[in-house]
Amino acid sequence: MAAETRERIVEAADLLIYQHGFEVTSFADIAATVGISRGNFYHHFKTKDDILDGVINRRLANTEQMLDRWEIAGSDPAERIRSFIHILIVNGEKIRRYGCPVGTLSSELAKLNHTAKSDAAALFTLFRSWLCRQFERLGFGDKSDELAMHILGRSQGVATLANAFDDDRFLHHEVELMCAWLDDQIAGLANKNNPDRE
Amino acid sequence: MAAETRERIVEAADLLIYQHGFEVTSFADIAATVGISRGNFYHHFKTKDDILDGVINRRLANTEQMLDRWEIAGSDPAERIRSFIHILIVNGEKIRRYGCPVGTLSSELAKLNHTAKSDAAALFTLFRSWLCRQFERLGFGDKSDELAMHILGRSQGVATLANAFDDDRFLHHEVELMCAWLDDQIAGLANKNNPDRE
DNA sequence: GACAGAGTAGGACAATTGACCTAATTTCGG
DNA sequence: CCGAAATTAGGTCAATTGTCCTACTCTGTC
Repeated sequence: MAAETRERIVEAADLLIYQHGFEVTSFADIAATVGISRGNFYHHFKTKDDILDGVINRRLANTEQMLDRWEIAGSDPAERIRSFIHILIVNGEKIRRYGCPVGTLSSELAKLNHTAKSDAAALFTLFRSWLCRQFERLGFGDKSDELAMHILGRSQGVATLANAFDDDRFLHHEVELMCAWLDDQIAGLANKNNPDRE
Repeated sequence: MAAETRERIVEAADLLIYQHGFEVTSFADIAATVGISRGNFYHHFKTKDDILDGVINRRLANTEQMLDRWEIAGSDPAERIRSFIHILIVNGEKIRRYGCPVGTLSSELAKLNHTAKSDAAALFTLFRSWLCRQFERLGFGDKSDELAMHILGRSQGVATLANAFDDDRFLHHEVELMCAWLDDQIAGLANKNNPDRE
């Protein structure tokens, strides 16, 4: 089946690009991983940029799916945000080795001046608007996007340093700080709405 | 002069590696930028890793020098930390285009499984221990390193997102938040030492 | 059972890579 | 001023890159 082979190629490319970067991942590497010839490869993807496109779309779909799952699983927006924060722990080992898939790809494409940089940024936007929506539901109104960006940035920083220092304790500590920050924000909002209490 | 040529090579390599990444920067690129032949190049640096070594050492020296300057310029440790935070604004344009020089190099070397990854991490360590020292002077004791890592991580995250979204406003806003966080930490410390006040 | 078309394999290709060599040139101490 | 050492220029080398082509094999339809 062609669609299946294509899927296997994208899957392998996704992993290799995450682990070693887009530029250094060659046609030969991907073909060898999948176990097909380079010629067959060309049948599915004309250029390397086509593969990148496929990988990014795959990641977009997977991410969307994950966010939808969270949307269903917990009814509390705060709990959903905590789910996001905890990716850092769930994927801790991979992050310590290869960094954040979204952030590192975006950085690399920026340096390569690659056309697909905006597509990679769309991955960030997916998280951003999802987080924004959760904050809005919590009642943060216009500040929601700022808060979403803040937490997104914190995650990126934690991923970068956890990778640089291969430090699991730092990662866990920062996750706790982020959750505490979230509680503070929510408490502050409740305080603002009921200034008489406390 | 040989030392001068070597210096020019390292300087050009530094810039190119920052702007386009280590892997994609070739001997030919650097040689062309400096305006020397590829053969001459080999006389100064046997391998590509040698150049990377030179670039990292150059960055280490420059960073150390900058931190020393800050050490002398302001007597207030808090003000020094604010100097660090404000690099994000001072280098804002470059960061939005190419990201943080330290973070992006560290990420790339991690993906390449490169031996020099630890050397790149040493750049982080330079900032980390300098920040830690400032917090210690402010009286944060054992918490100083945690705080240093926290602020280092925040900077990294801001750089990554400012780069991904090419967003200057976000960058400025987050710098303000970091400064506010710093003030909070200091206020909290003073409060702990004089619990009777306020 | 012949045939069309999708799928696959293996290789050719020009260009570029890091690495290396040799010869010419410059520099400078005696 | 000379000769040795340091520096530079230009070019070669095998290996690898992305791209592209042709020939073979399968599958399903008439």
